[in-house]
Amino acid sequence: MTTFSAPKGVPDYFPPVSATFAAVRDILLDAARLAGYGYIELPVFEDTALFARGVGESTDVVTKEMYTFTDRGGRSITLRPEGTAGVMRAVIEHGLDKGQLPVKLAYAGQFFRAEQPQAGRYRQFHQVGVEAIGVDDPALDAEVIAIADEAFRRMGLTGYRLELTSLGDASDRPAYRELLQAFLAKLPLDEETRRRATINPLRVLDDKRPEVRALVEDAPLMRDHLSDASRAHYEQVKDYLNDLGVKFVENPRMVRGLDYYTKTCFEFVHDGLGAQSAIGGGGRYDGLMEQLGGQPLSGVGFGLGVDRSLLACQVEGVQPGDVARCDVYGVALGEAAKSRLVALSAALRGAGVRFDLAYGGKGLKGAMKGADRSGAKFALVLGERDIEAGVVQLKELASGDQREVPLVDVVIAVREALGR
RNA sequence: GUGGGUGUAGCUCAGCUGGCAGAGCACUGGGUUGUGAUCCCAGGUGUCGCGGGUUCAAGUCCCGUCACUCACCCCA
Repeated sequence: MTTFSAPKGVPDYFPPVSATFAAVRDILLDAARLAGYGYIELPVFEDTALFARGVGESTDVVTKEMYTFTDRGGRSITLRPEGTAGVMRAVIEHGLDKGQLPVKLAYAGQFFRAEQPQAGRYRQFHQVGVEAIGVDDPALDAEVIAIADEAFRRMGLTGYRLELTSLGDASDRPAYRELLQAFLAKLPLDEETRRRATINPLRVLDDKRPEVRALVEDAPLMRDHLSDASRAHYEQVKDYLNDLGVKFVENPRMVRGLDYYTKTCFEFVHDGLGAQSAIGGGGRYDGLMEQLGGQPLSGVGFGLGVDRSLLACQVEGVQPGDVARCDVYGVALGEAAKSRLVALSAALRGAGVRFDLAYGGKGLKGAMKGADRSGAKFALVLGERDIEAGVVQLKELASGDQREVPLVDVVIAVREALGR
């Protein structure tokens, strides 16, 4: 008999960890909902050209990390490597940008990149993101960042920092790029690095090797070559962040792998995760919509890495969400009692109580053990004696305290005990 | 694509210079035929990743191979 394992680089999440996974995802969706973002559900695959044009033909993501295939109709299809391009496509296709602006949307789901897997880097990964489209207001940049910050805080994380910079816009970036390339051309760089300098010179600024870092220490920085408009935008974003009480550090050497980013650019970095330390990131993308055939509207957004945020929670020992499988666990002694508990399960669940019971004719000891392992706060123990007396034993598992409750009042008693 | 590390029970791992395949956790039953989490007793776990070689003898040494993993790169 042959057995199967999951494809390389693809994580499975199952109880109890999956409860934390879902909580991490839902916390951000909830934070976005509180800020007026509507949920959008998008396809997992799109026309390959959408990503090639949106993300950028020269990016690593497009040149060597996409899952691309030809479908039966001869179309080139790609599993989405990121979220923003698909959102823009949907906005343009359905004319969502023809009404009130900004259009505020949130999404969640799987993304795919054919990379070599390592800690925190998977071939299928999960992201939750938000996009605010159509208004070039620095207060929106700050809002998007604040939503992410709020989400990380509500997860219980403390060991992260927000790094911030501005990449300039279409008017000031080309001139800076030339300036930087001219600077890099004079340095004694190896061939590989030289090639990177021509494709994306910013990346050389972010090189990890100390000798390269020393070489580029005096390199010109975008921060010092922003146009007046870009500079004003950046300063206002920082002011709004201060108003929102969001702490940040400036990192003028930050690099993003997607071509569409302009002006504000940010990354949430966690130091406990090894090499893949970004738990979320994003920025403004003022030319993207027009690039994809829509109106020339600006946008700002970010994506939160659910897998990495989950790792960060594990590193910090925090556990958002509830890993308990149920609130109340039923233990029946004998067939008559089991029938009563099965009937009761419908009533309890109907009242919103998470209820499970011991199946499979376990002994009392085994059934109580099941109650303990389920994470339930209370056990309901029912035997022949109780049925005759018209009662059921309600036991608080943490303390061991047990009291009798009339069978007819059990739903009310359980809800009361749970504080609902 | 390039380097390093690791593959032994469901999980985490030990196994020395080759000499009977191990522990803890988890699981099941019992101590208590109406009470879990603590304690005691009992129980079963295995193509030692796979293929070849050396040897009286290989989990252990050698060669190959596959997988996983960390890092470069890249990014969430």
